[in-house]
Amino acid sequence: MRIVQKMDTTPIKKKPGVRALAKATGLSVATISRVLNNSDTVSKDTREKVQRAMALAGYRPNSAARALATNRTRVIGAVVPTISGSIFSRFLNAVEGELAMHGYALVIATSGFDLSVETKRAHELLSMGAEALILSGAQHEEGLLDFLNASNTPAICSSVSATTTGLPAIGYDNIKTACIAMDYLHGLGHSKIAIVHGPLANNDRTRLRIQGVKSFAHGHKVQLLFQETDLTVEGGTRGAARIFAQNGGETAILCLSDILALGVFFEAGRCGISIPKDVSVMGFDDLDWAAHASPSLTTIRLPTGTMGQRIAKALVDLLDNKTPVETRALDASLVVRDSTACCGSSIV
Amino acid sequence: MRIVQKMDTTPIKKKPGVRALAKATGLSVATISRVLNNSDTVSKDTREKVQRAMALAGYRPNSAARALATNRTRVIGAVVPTISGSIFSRFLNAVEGELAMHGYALVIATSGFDLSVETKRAHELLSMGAEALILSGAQHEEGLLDFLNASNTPAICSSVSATTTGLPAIGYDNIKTACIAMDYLHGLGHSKIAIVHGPLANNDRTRLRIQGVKSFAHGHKVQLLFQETDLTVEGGTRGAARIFAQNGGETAILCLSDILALGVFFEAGRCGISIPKDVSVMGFDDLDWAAHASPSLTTIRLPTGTMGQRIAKALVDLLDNKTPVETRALDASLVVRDSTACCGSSIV
DNA sequence: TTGTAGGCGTTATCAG
DNA sequence: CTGATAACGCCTACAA
Repeated sequence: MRIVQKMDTTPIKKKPGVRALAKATGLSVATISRVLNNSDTVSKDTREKVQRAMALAGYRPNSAARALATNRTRVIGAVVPTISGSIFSRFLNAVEGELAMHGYALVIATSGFDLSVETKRAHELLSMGAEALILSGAQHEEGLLDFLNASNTPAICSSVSATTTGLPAIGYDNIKTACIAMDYLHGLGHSKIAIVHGPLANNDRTRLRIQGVKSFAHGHKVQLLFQETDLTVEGGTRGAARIFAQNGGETAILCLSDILALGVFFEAGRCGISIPKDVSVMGFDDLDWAAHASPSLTTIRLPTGTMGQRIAKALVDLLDNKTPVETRALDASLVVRDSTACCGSSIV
Repeated sequence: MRIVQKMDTTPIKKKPGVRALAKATGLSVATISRVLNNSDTVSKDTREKVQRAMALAGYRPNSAARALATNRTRVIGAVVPTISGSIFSRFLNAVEGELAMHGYALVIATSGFDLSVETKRAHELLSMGAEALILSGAQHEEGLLDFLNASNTPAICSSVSATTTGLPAIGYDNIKTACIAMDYLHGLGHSKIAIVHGPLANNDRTRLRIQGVKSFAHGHKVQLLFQETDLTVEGGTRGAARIFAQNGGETAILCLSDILALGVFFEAGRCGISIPKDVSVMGFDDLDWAAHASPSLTTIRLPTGTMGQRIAKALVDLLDNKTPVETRALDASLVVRDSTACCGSSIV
């Protein structure tokens, strides 16, 4: 295979700019610029003439020049831990769609759950011209926060419903949500519950959920067993394997991410453990497959898509209309399906 | 909740530019620009003095101005069908990482498997200043191809190993790969095979794989049953449900995407069908969970990450060094695991 | 409704 | 090694 792409074919005539169009139409650059920006002070005739000329010349406005002149780039940056987890990609998908709808572009950078990398990538995005930032969670490096504040750069924290940093957040209440999950399981009669979760380091969402779990357990004499593991399917299998091996009498497993629950499902299958007969399993996220798993997965539905839209819209409103961003908590809801059952129901 | 983010706090002093730095250091803008671009014709003393001044003033170069002056944006655009499928996000993750390493930014747009949307989004990316494009597959609208060609815009097709459009491709050979899968299944003794696959419309990768499947079957008297469905886990469950219901005697199911195989796994679980005892199941992609499923999934490992890196690198080389892009086929390999078994092995 | 002219922040081409 | 100055392509008062 060696089909090469040639760089310089026929020396195509230089790209036309506003001046060229002005010359071509006998009008001034100002007028060209006006039709470009849909100014209403242009006669229909003139507008059409210009548009014809633009089409004919294959004119494309130069975004850099425009950005320089207007001091606006219409670019928004997002730093996420990873893009390969379906939860973040679902979020970014929503953000991108909403931004595109308003003529903004999204540029993405990944931090790999490392806050210092997050800071670095955030600066890169800003250097690139991003006018605002979307960050994950409420926990960020002091230096970054100071910089954002000092440079007056808009930023929104996702996936959390509050921050202590002064930055606004649009997300959901991780603590409350974890309590809802625990309350449901507790209501089913489970009093020994295993918690499978991802790394606590640099992930305040996970920490908040655990905080919720603990505070609920504390008030309802529920015994807890924590299994920290990688935030992957494999991590889920490992967490489950340890739980099954220890055989500590847990009757339910609460996974703080659906992806972990998938691992638990697989491991249970391998161990001949039946869900929910032998053990109830619950997730967090409501990924696409959750409803179609076998058994279907009881989980907490996080408003990932809505959150993406809201964040994008909030930023657009801020940038376009100076509408201040308000911190908002979106609703997360319990979705009861077949992977959970009453404790001891198999005794029947 | 109503913490608002204020837009105008203390009227921060105007951002310094090269001229301000020139004034501050008593040097000329040219010199400032030189240290900015690591020109080697600057004395160590001067360089350090400038760098001190930059740090002190909190100077940040304006990317739009630079882009305007250099006629380079260092932005690359990618149009993918969707970002929420793990396969595309894994790809983009790799692209983004490699581009970032070379000082390029990635801006993403989604087409939802609609070619006319792809064209539209591609134009948007270019209007935004993207210097090159990454497209999915070899099939694209005539108009877009003409435009890319006429405007001499670099572009690379991903996920395929050849094109008929003149655009270079960096990917894998879908036909050959499908043959490898079929050959493996056939070698296991399977002669009635069901194929579960996503929509054929606007997806040449799927069509190529099917072409490979058919050509193999043709030469080895293998009976085929095709089930087209959505490219989701749910789609996989529906395809499997139909296959199980028809009970046409297929002993193996080849899923043209792992995501579909997951659906098949779930549906099999629901129907009390054992894998691989009752039916062998095979996937395509080797997603993260494939190795840890129960049973672990035999599949074709696509070089998604490598492909992303290679594409990014090729574009960087083209843009930075005018190195032509060469069409390349990356290796995809068969990964044998536990979801497949010899036909009739259960008779033992 | 349309035109003129200056400026946006950098780079790059000359001289010195 | 450093400095002046003209682009880069577009926007936007201010005029007409």
